[in-house]
Amino acid sequence: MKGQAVKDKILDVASDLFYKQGYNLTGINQIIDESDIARASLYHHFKSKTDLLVENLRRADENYFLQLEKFLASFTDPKEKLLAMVDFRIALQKKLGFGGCRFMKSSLEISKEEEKKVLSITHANKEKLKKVIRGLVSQVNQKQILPDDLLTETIFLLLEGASLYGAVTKSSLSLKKSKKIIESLI
Amino acid sequence: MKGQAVKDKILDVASDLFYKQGYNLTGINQIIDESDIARASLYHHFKSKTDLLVENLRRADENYFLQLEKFLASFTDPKEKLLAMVDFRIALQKKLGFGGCRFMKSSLEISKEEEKKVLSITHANKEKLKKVIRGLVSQVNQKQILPDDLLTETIFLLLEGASLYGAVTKSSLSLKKSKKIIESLI
DNA sequence: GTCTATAACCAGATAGAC
DNA sequence: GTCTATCTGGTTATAGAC
Repeated sequence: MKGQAVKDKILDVASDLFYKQGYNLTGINQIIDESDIARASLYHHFKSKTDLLVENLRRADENYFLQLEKFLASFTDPKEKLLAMVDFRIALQKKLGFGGCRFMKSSLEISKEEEKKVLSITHANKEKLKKVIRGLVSQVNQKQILPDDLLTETIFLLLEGASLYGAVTKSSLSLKKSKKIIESLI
Repeated sequence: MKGQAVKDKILDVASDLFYKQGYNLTGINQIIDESDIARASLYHHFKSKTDLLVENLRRADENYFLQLEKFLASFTDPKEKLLAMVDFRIALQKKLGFGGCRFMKSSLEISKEEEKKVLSITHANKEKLKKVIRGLVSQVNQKQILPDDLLTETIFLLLEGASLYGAVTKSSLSLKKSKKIIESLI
């Protein structure tokens, strides 16, 4: 293995371990062992462990919206798309083993010294998500129980709250309830 | 210093550091230094670092509902009490410096080996919180936009989502929006 | 019950050979 | 650009004196 293949392998392994064990509980040594690469190769491609996390989150951010777009493409009705956003999250939750959102997870455990970059990636990721929600809400908010911006915030916070609480209960119950709630509000 | 005073001092210092720096980034050494106690004193009162975290969360859980009860006592109208629950969370957020909910924070960074006890304390804490919400909702849900159980879940998830997202944005904006949302739904 | 000294181990990062 | 060996300082926990 060499060049980009090594870099990709390191990122894949790190991504997996950071999510399953947490960033702080994952050592460089374990990443090296499970990647089957040499110590110095890691430090050739990444200047530090923090750098590795930042790169990982950047990739995850890109990937998140590619996957979401693909998932929503099969629906045409904006109402259905909005509800499908919850299903997307339920599917993700199952796929990831109920660990919660990786951006929030990293943001909550990162040290003050490293937090700036991590929080800014998380912030950008969530604001992009809100923008997607807002776009759909503007096409669908017929009942006018809430104005568009508050309905957007509601849906966003339900998704975030339910995903994270699902990491405590190890279930999709809150996300399933969120779907019903959203159905009643739009 | 001796006996219970030592134990209390250790718990106070640990509680503060676990919240500000995170559990995994806080070393036993730092707790000892800042508590001005001896190494072996800590291991006399607590059998391990995990044990210290569990004790800390147990105390925080008790304290949380004592504080909440005190805060809500100045209101009589159940509608006002419900909205005051958001204000309580906003006040807490400011007091704690926008670090997010300590139970969720600990639950998301804990190792698989230690997670059982931590998740069960968090789970119990949140279900008790839901119970408080549910009690008020049953007295106040006039509009019937949502049935009681879904309105309860909505308020709960708004509080959780907004508190944690506030740790990313370092602001109370989402909690303030949540208050408006809840006002529109009850 | 508090103290100091130390065991046993693992972290992140770098130097220099090839 | 990948390799191995090593540096330095950190970790949690325990032993035994007082």
